[in-house]
Amino acid sequence: MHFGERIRELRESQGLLQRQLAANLEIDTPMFSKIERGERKAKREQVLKIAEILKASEQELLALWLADQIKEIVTDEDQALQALKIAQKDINQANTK
Amino acid sequence: MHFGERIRELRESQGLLQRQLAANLEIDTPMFSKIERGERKAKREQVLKIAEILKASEQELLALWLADQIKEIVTDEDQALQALKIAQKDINQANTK
DNA sequence: TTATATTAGCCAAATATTGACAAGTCATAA
DNA sequence: TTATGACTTGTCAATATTTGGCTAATATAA
Repeated sequence: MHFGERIRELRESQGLLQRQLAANLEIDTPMFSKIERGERKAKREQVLKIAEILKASEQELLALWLADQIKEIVTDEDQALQALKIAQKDINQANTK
Repeated sequence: MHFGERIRELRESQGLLQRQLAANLEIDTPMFSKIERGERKAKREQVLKIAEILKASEQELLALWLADQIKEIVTDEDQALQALKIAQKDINQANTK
């Protein structure tokens, strides 16, 4: 489940239209459509705004949004999982220090 | 340990100079210096070439190079670890399918 | 049909990345 | 001290990527 899929779920479950969300984000509908389909990446501030509009968890949406970007970097790389593991370790180290 | 640190280790252990590596990569020495210090990101093809020149494991260097990019995305994000976990799961799913 | 929602494709503006250059530091040798 | 060599810093232009808007196409429904 990527970010776009999730916000589409939330949007549809609340009976909202793309153009309503788009207007709130001050982008046009085609752009919002692309974000939902994962063709374009939302900006961080847009993620926060979307969470607010859809009364969704900011943390959940940010996590999905970050995960999309991570996946984009490592997909088709043989070392994908190893790279993730290294990053994980380094971040844990930074946190505990 | 990030990518730059590792290649510096390898380079120095072999008594090579930055300008020798730089010449091989067809960039100038300041640029190579920045790559070693992590101020600039190497291009994928440069990573491969560096592995070759330093007789190092292409896989190891690619993994470090990818990890650097992942860290850049998630550092300072509260959801960093959660995002990594999501990405990990998604990649595993893609691999087993 | 007509109207509304969504998607596709293309283009320009804005932004980010890359590399080169000049000048700087630092250490060591003459 | 001066000179030299290795490396670093800062800035700039060229290039590439991203972002968003526009128009047109496709669906879906009344």
